[in-house]
Amino acid sequence: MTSLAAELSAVVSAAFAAEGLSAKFGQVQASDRPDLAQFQCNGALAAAKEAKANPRQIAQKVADRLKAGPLFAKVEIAGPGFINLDVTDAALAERAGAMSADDRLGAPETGRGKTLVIDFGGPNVAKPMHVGHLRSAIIGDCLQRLFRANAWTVVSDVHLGDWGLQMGQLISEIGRRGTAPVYFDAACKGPYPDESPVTMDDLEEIYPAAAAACKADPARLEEARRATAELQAGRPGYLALWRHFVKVSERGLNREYSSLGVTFDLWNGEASVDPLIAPMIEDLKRRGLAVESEGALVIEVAEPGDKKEMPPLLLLKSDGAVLYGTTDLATIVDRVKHYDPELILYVVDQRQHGHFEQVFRAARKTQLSGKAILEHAGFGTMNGADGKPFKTRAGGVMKLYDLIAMTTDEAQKRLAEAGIAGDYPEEERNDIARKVGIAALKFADLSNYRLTDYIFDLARFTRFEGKTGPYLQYAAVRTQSILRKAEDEGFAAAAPVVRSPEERALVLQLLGLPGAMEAAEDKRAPNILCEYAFELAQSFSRFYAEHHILSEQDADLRAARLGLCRLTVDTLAKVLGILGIEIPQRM
RNA sequence: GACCCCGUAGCUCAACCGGAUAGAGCACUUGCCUUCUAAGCAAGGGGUUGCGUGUUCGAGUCACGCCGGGGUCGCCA
Repeated sequence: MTSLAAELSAVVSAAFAAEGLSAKFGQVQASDRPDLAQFQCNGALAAAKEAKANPRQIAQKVADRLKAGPLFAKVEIAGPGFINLDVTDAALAERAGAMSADDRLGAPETGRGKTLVIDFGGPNVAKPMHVGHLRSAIIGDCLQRLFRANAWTVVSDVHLGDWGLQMGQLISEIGRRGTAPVYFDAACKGPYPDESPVTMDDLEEIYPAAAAACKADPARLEEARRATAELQAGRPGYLALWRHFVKVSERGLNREYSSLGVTFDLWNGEASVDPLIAPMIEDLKRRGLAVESEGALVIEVAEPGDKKEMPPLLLLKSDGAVLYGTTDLATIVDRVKHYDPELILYVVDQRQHGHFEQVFRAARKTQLSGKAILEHAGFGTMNGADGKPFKTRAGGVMKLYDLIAMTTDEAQKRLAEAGIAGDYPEEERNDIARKVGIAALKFADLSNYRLTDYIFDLARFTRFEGKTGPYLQYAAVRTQSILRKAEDEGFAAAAPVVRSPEERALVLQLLGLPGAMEAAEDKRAPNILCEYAFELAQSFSRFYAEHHILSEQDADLRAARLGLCRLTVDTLAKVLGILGIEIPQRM
C-alpha cells in the first residue's frame, strides 16, 4: 500500500510528464490551507522557474489533464500557480476500507531487508539515572519502535558505560576506604566473594565522592588513572570488583528502564569489546593508520576543506589506557561483524557531536564500518526554568525514578478528583495512573523537536489536558468504549463511508499515517508522529462530538461509523505504540 | 578565537523540498453534560518569526553581517 499523498503524487507527476516536464514537479502534499483544499501541488511554480515560463499556464495544462480523471472532486488553480486538489468522498472511503483491511494499516516498508543497530540509553555504571537520561531513553526507544514498524530489522544496544576512568575512580576510592581489602591484595589469587561488597546506594555515594576527590587533587586523579589502566590490563582483584559494580548497576538500571517501558536487545557495555581492541590496534598500526602523536596513539581524521580544526581520534593514552573513542570504534567492528547493518544510529546528547564526527571519520578512513552508514541523531539539552540543568529543591539532580513517581502520583490525584475510578479495583487504578503518568512524560518529551534544547517543566509533565499524552489515550479509550458497547448491542461494523465534514477530515487524517511514519523515519523525528497522533485524536473528538454513533437509526450508517471508530482506534494504537504509550481499557 | 545548535504569541512548543492568511497547547473571555467518558467540543482576543542586508515571483526557512543564549575544541565520558 502507498499513502494517498504518494498515490496523488504519482498521478500528478504523470500529468507533468505528459506536458513534457519533469515528473519531480508532481509532488503532492496535504494542503497548508485546509479551508481551500485537501491537497496541493506547488510544482508548477518550480517548473515555471526552470523553464522560464508562466506558472499559471503550466498549472492550467496540468490541471486540465487531472480533471479528466475520476479521482478528483475538485481541481483548482490558485494564487501564483498552486494546484489545489480535493479527492472524491467515494475515493476516500475506498482507501479507508483498504487501510482497515491491511493489518499493517499501510505502514511503509522502507526497511524491508535492512538492518539497523541503534545505540541509545548510554547509562553509566554506578551513576543513578537522572532526568537528563530521559531523552535518550525515550527518543531512542521511540526510534527503535518506529524503524521496526517500518519493517527494519532492529538491534538496540544500551551501550553501558562500564570501562572508563570512572571505574578506576571507584576502585581507588574503595581501596582507600579499605572496606573490601581482599580485592586489593596482590597476593590473593581468588576466588573472590560472590556477594558484592557494595550496593547501588553505596555506589551512588562513592562515585560522586571519588569524582570530587580527583577533581580537587591531581594525585588522586593519577591514582584513578593507574587503577583504570590496571583494570583494563586484567588485574584479577580489580576485575572481580568491577564485575560486582556492573551487576549491581544493571539491576538498578533495568528497573528504571522497565518502569518506562523501554527495552534493549543488547546490554553490551564498552568492556564487552575490550578483546577486540588489541587486534584492531595491531591491524591499524600495520596499515599505517594508527600513528604516534605526543606520546599517544591516534588516527588522524582531519580532511582537506575542513572549516574547523579536527583533532585526531585518540586510541591509546600515553599511559596505555583506552578511551571511549577506542571502544566506540571497536564496537563498530563488533556490530559490523555480527549484524552487518545498513545503518548505525547513535541517539546521544548533541554535545557529543564532535566526538562522533571523529569516530565516524576514523571508521570510514579505516574501512572498519563496512557498508554501514554511521549517524549521530543528537538531542538538545534539558534545562530547568532558569536555563540551567534541572535540580530538585534540595539542590541535587532529580532522579528519573522520582520523576516517574511524581507523574504517577499526579495521575492518581487526577483520577480521585474526577471520581471516575473510585469503584475500580485498586490494582486497575494504579495501572491507569502509571500508564497516564508515563504517557504525559513521554509525549511532553517526544513532541519537542529532537535538537532543540528544552526547558524541563514539571507542571508540563504532569498536565493531562490539551496537547498531551493523556488526551490521546482518552480519545482511544472513548472509542474503545463505543466499540465495546456496540458489541454488547450486537451492532456490526462495516467499511467507513464519508458523509459529513467531520468524517471527511477524520478519514483524510487516517490516510496520512504512512506519510507521517515515513517522514518521522527520514528525519529521525518523533515529534512528527506526536503531531500526527494529536491531529488524529482531535479529528476524532470533533467527529465524536458531532455525531452520536450508537443511537444512529440508519443501520448502514451506524455500521460504517463503527468501522471508522475501529480504524481510528487501530491507528491511534499503532502510533501510540510507536511512541511507547500504552492505552488503558478505561480511564 | 574557530566551529556546532538555538532565538517564533504572556508561557511551553510546531511549521514537510523556500509557497497562499506563521499554527497548536497552556493561561485568559464566552457558550455546551437528562443519548456513546466534559482528561472533551465550539467560539474569541493575543505575532514587525532577535536585528539588518542580500538572493527570489515568493523567506520563519537560503546567504552574509551583527546581537543574545547554550555547547564543543587530544589524552574525562
